[in-house]
Amino acid sequence: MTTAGALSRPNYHHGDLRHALLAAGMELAREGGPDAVVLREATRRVGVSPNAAYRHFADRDALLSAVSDEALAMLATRIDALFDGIPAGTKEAVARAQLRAVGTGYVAFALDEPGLFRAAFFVPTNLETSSAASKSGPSGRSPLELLSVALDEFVASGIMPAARRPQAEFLAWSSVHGFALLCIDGPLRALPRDQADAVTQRVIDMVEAGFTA
Amino acid sequence: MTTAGALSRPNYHHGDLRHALLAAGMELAREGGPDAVVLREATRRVGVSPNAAYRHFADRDALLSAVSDEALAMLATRIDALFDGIPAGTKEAVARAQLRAVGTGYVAFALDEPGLFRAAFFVPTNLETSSAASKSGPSGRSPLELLSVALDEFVASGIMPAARRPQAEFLAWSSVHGFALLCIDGPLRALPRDQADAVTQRVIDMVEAGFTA
DNA sequence: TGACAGTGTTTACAGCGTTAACATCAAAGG
DNA sequence: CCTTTGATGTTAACGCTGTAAACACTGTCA
Repeated sequence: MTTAGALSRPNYHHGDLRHALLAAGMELAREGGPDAVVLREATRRVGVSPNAAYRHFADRDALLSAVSDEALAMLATRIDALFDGIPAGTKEAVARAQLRAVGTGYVAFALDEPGLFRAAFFVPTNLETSSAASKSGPSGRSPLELLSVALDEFVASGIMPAARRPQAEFLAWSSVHGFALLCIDGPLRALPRDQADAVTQRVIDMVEAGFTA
Repeated sequence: MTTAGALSRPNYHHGDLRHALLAAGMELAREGGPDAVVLREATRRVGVSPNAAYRHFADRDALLSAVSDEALAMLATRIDALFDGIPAGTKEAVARAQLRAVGTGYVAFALDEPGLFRAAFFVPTNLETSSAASKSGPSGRSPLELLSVALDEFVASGIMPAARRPQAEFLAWSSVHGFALLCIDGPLRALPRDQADAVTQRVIDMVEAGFTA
């Protein structure tokens, strides 16, 4: 007996189930954030039995972590694109543009893909190695590294006191991260997109002024 | 037949089940954030059957919203205390201290009670009225209002250009909110408490410099 | 050809949120 | 004093979830 339980797929084996499940997980995260990436629903969308997922992911957290990693990579890619598009100029002007590019890309991704953005910052219950800071885009450099490059140049250009440099990445990151979250599920939820973009620039203005004052 | 299903409580009726469930919900949120406030577990801790909760809360979201409201009130209370402890001085000095008090209290609460802090920003699936901005402490004023008072005085004192005033509350809030989140479940998770406190002050420095530059 | 490792399926279980029907109690009205 | 009624708690049951265990199919290598 083949037991064939309504097997719509041609082969018994799927071929690339891991990627298919990850893609389904990304879709779910896009639609409803981390809470929406439900193991059974992912397998359903792929057309496979619930427990097939366990051949490729230890548990739901593992799938969600993979989704998180891919979302972080998308964020990095988006920031990379803005970063690479910066025209030549004085080192100072380029550094300022770099800081702006990182911040603008960060918030733009959060506003465009709130579900993926929230999933990106999912923290697995067991593991302690948050990869949020280490995922890199096509350039091979993470957003945090790009930010660091810009801030180092702030100091080299003499527009930022060296005393302010330590951990400045995290100060800038905080501002932009917090703003993104207030926009996507905080009190600024209702803010129309064009206004949110405008206020994003003011957040970056504040950070820049705070560093260079 | 009394059907008494292991009723350890003296009376059939509980007396103040709503508050008891809310307290259990707060405890759960404190221990594990919003995801940990599980309806059945709350009733279990109170010593009541699962469905008793539905006499007092429409559904799990309603309980979680109540927890969120109470957590926000705790946050407001904490900020109030710092705000009220500010010594007299020039209006400018007081305003600067007020800004600092709001930011410091905000992050301190997040670090002391990460679970409650995350639960405070739970957003119900249905409702759109986020109360995050409107919960007030004993003073009757919300943290957002306290922040606004300080920023208005920044302008009145002439240390902040009036052009920068609109929506400055949200810029400041973003920085502090983002920093708190990076600390409690972001890449700054490992930062020891004393260092986190120190960096908090630098976040506020940055905001202040960004406004008054 | 046959063993085997990889992958997918079925079955099963406990825990969750939630609905519906039932039980108990306190207070109000005759 | 008895009855009725509304508020509050309980039990039973359903479908959903994540997950473990046992089983089935299939390509590969001896």
